[in-house]
Amino acid sequence: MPEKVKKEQSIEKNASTEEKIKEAARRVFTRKGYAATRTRDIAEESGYNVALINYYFRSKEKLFDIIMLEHIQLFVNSVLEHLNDRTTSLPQKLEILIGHYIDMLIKNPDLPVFILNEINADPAKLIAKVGFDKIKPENIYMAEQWRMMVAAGKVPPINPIHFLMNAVSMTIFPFIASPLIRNRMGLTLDEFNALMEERKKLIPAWIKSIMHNPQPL
Amino acid sequence: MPEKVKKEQSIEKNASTEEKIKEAARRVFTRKGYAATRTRDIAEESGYNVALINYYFRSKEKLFDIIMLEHIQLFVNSVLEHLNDRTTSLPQKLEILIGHYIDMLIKNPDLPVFILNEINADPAKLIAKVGFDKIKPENIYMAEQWRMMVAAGKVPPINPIHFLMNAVSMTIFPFIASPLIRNRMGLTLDEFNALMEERKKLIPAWIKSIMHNPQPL
DNA sequence: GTCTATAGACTGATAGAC
DNA sequence: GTCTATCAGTCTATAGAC
Repeated sequence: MPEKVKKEQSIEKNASTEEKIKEAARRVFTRKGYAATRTRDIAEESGYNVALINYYFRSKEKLFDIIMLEHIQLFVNSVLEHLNDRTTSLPQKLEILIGHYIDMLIKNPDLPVFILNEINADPAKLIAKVGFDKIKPENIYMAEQWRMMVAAGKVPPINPIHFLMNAVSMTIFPFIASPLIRNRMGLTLDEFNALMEERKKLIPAWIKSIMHNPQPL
Repeated sequence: MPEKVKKEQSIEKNASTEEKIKEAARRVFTRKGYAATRTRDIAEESGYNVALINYYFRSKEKLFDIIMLEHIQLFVNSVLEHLNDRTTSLPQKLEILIGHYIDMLIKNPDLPVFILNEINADPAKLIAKVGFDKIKPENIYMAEQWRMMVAAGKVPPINPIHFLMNAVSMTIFPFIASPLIRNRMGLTLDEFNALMEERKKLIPAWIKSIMHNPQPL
């Protein structure tokens, strides 16, 4: 139980309230975005009131920064270790990463819109603040593996950025467009999630198809 | 020149001011989102002042609705005719649609974030209001062509929604993640756009690969 | 049509009682 | 720690002069 005693005279009994407010804030922020969220919304959602929010977090912005940081680190951290794992092959990495991401997105479907949204509002601020700057193409073992496959002639000599974009796009975008897709295709949330489960195996297989049977351009 | 005379005693001289405010609003709304945009921002950006905005558009929300409607119709309308074109094959449709979309996205890179964002804020409202409800899978000739290819055994019997998602994902997502991609990969806007130009040919080719050489699952 | 000035409502944050 | 009450600032929208 780390970081329990934060406040001066707190004899640790607070952790619960503080956490409840944070979770309420997480829900409201991801649903409505920073600007459209009022501190009163968070208070209502948490069951407490505005004064408590400022008591624990000083300001709406500071609370948001904390949520944002945790969210994005959830997104980034677990990925880095997989990208640099020297015991897995490149196709294995794909399958592990994509499976891991889809699991996480099924649990937190609002996350991508939230992150992309706030990144778009102020790119430099968030990228630096949040750990995306740890992902440098040069330092990542997966990129090295890719270069080796190109050198061995096992993969077409197309800019590897394209394959990266494809994997990420096919994994994340359906969740971003989920409200639209579900509405147009008449899918329930469960049906949609079942399709996403299918994609855990399908996307890596598709990427293999692309890599091994490039169509003439 | 349709819809020129709107106001009562206007002897048409306004069209210019009204249009300038609308364009200023378009820029600010797409950059900051609805909630974070203040009428003062639009006034400043347009070179006029707040009173004029309400003189022409009655309220911030009404102005936003107009912009939104035009944006999304830009997104939807031109696509419908291609989807229902009976003179083009399915692969041809893919190439035309993807090329068309990438052109449009290079010109309006902020559009997808803006639309997805506001759709997410209130899905039902926008979908109905804006013409997405015209896209019904049953009525679209492209879907019929797909079914014929499945029946002829030319395409694997995977839920066609997956292929639709893939095409849309690979086309649109890179623009959504553009700030992140450019920052991480160290790409200028021109370099990024050049990659997107490449994808006009690549994405249809990749989809063909997937369709004709499905990997064992 | 375009401006300045201001009304009226809402928002984030704090003071102070318990 | 938690609440109610309230302040100061900001926002949208309008009134009224030109």
